[in-house]
Amino acid sequence: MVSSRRIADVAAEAGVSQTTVSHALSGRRPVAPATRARIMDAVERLDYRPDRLATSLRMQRTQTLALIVPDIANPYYPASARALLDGVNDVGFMTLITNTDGDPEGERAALQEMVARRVDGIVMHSLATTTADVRRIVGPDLPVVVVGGLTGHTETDLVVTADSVGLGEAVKYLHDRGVRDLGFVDGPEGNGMYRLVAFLGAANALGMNVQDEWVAHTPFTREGGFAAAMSLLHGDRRPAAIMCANDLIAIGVMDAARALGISIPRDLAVIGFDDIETAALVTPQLTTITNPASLTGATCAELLLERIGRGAAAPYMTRILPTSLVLRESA
Amino acid sequence: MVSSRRIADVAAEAGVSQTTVSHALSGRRPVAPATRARIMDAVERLDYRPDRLATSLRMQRTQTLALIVPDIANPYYPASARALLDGVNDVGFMTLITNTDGDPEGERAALQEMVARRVDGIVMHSLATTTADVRRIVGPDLPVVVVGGLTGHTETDLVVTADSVGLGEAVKYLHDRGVRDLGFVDGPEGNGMYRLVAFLGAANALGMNVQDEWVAHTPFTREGGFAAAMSLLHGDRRPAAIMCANDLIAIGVMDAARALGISIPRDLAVIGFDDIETAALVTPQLTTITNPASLTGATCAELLLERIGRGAAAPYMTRILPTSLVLRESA
DNA sequence: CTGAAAGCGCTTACAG
DNA sequence: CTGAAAGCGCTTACAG
Repeated sequence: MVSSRRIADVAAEAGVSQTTVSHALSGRRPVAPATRARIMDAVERLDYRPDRLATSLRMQRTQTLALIVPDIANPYYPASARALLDGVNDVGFMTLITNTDGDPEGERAALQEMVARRVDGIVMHSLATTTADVRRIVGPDLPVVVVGGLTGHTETDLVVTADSVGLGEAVKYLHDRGVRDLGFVDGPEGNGMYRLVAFLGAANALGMNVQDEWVAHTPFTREGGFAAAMSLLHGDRRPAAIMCANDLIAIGVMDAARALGISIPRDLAVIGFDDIETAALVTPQLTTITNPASLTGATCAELLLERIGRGAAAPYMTRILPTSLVLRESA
Repeated sequence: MVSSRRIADVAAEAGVSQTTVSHALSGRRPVAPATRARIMDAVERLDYRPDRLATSLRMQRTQTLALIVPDIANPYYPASARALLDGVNDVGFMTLITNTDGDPEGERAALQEMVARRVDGIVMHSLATTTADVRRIVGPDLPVVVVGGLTGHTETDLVVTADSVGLGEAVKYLHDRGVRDLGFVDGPEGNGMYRLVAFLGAANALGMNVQDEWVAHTPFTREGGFAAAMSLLHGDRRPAAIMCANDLIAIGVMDAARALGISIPRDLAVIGFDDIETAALVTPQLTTITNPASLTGATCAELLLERIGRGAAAPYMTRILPTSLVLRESA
């Protein structure tokens, strides 16, 4: 095995110019059949594989995308990532994945790094950055799809899940079952606030009683949910139901209830958010709100490819994805 | 916002050559303090961000790694991926992730694409390709860490989990509990065979009765486990325990048992493999064999960085990672 | 302490 | 139907 061949080697071997080799390979210009055959032979013989790096520099397109997520190990993201990768694979894109842990600084750094690497587009699950911030960092021309993200003036394409719809359904469901005292365990302060806000909107609309001490902020983890619920459930009066900003938190809340001898759903109803695979497998099975991960990834792929096709001048697009209550056993 | 600046723009703005700008930025050559200050000013003013693509082409290093997995949405891989990304992030590597679905053709195509993109190293979770195949495809010099993978002459660095240890523990555990009739639901034919082989070795050593019709092959999914178990458990005689090549299959097997009214663990013991997060959350909680995903990713990062540092001539390294039985409720 | 120029490996106007 | 040459945006011998 010889070291990597260049297009000039192929040209020499086939007795033509590298211009012609390039055209034979790309098909952008007709090449005489006999010439083409000689070239293909040479390519074969030398095991020539074009350097995509050089192509990228020359064409100013990398055929590379960036996926920026808080944490790929969080069960929500892999399904979304897979759908995105599948959606763009057909057109020859590969995807750089990086984690931010939801940290504003991490999100900013990830964006800058991806810009420096000249990716053709970015999908960002944003917790701490507005689309305007994103646009400022990446410049005016780079295709970006933000998922979720803080509201405000929209300066990127956007995929949002209509959290308020599922949340509203859930609150109404609890209300119909006679629940009046209601708590909410949200993600970390400053992140995912919009879920808390949507929840409060629905709860207020139905006249639910949401005491301040029944609202907690915690990391998006099982341990976070456990800790939050342990303190929340220790008060002299406790809510009849707790809704959570994601399923992991909800599973932690159920852990806490179990530890305290509180029966679910009899003494306490628990509702999660996301509908990760595990939700259907825990005991009791978790009632939750679907966050269509796979659809989100597929929609990002669509939007990004459309944006790449249409250019930066076309108006920003927003896709709103449905969420809905999935009744199981925990509420 | 103006379009992307080049190093020549900075040089003009600062009144120096691009050579000096390059050196000021990289620190590879001393630059007079005053000159450096002018350059940094210009960089700031123009919002110059070096094109890593051009740097990569010139330096013949991309600071990019490839992670090739069967399916990032399979719960085993995200934890491993996260640990890998964390392990190489500090030294400025970004990672391209792609899925193969365990298909030999997909694995080959992924490798070729990554070679064409001139990644500095590859981590591959291989189901269908030997290290010799991999080496042939990528050439002699590219750092590659294969995880798992078919055995044979080793031509890449290698991370293997000692499946046989945990499998042996599990078989012994069942034997000690009086189990003699034992089945195994493996992954797809040709993949993961080594788990079946390791299982059979342990089972034979202890004189277990493993009838041919108690061994099945199925995709690494819950549905696969369900289907396999439905036919396996329908025979006139059925095993007292079923071990599985992964947790998803085991969860499917438990689904099937439930559907058939077979009580776990009383009438049938079930043991999984991997210890994914869900394993501790299902009912009954799944007894399984730990497959240290996060440690695997971290070890891949270590090996790859060491290989990149030492060059292709250093002898291949192998790391064997421990597996062990985790007793829960299903066996 | 600094610069002019070559070159990484491609693609593509321009020309014949 | 084909080729010579410029250029994508950097880094680095070589020279002073």
